[in-house]
Amino acid sequence: MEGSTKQFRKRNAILACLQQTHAHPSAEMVHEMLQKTHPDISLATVYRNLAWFKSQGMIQSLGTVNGIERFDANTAPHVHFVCTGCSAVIDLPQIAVPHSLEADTEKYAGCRVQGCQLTFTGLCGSCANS
Amino acid sequence: MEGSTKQFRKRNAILACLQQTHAHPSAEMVHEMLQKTHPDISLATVYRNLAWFKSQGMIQSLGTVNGIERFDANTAPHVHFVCTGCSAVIDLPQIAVPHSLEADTEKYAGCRVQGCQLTFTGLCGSCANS
DNA sequence: ATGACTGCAAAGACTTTGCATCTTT
DNA sequence: AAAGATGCAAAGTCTTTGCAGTCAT
Repeated sequence: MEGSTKQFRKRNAILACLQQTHAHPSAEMVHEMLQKTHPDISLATVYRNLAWFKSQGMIQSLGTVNGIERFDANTAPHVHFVCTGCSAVIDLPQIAVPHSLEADTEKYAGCRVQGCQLTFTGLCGSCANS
Repeated sequence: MEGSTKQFRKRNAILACLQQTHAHPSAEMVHEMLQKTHPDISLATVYRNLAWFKSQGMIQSLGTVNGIERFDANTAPHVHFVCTGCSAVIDLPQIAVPHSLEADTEKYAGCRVQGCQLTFTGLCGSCANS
């Protein structure tokens, strides 16, 4: 019926928002972005759904930047650059962590590696020129 | 005089604590460790001094593990392994991030790289066997 | 109707800060 | 005496949760 097409659940909107941006947003950034289309969305709903998507493995967390958690709908392992000036996060799909490092890690730490995250920090193009 | 040798400033104790451990402790872990030698040390003092050491570049932050910031007196860039079971952080001095990746990052992201952090996650030896 | 989702406000967890006190020089 | 460090408790920030109301099937 019409209701179901007109009014998407907010959960869907949150995931779509994350998939359509490359900004690696925080919960609050997602909330702001959705204000235009869903003016009544609650921040709690954003937090709740981000946590749910994460538990389902549908999105991943990049960890925190300046104490705020950032999310990424791209769950494939990839490298990030974080600008210390403006807190922007940029994907670096062209760069890969050599596979041998994982084996070395298991060897030296006597552990079982399940994931890895490489993050470069510095100043992005805009911030470097100002 | 005697007072100055008998009673080290707590700031010194905090740095020493960080230098003598490989646990990459949080503020609260430092606080607990110091209870034995400085039973009256305040958590606020630990936070305050950790922030100060960090601002002086004398220690570095590894970012947060489960929402809690972890510190390292070793400011040289090195690789870490974080156990998702017990939140332990293990150094991997034997492993290095290929230098070429930094140049690639600057090339592809159009940025200026100042630091990099490689972290493997998984289960440590103890947690894998339980 | 039933189960799932949401808004609101309260609660929680970690960290920072104001102020008076105590140390060190 | 002056400058700096600390303890305590209050405040701050980000995030989670309880509960009642709403939506979808």
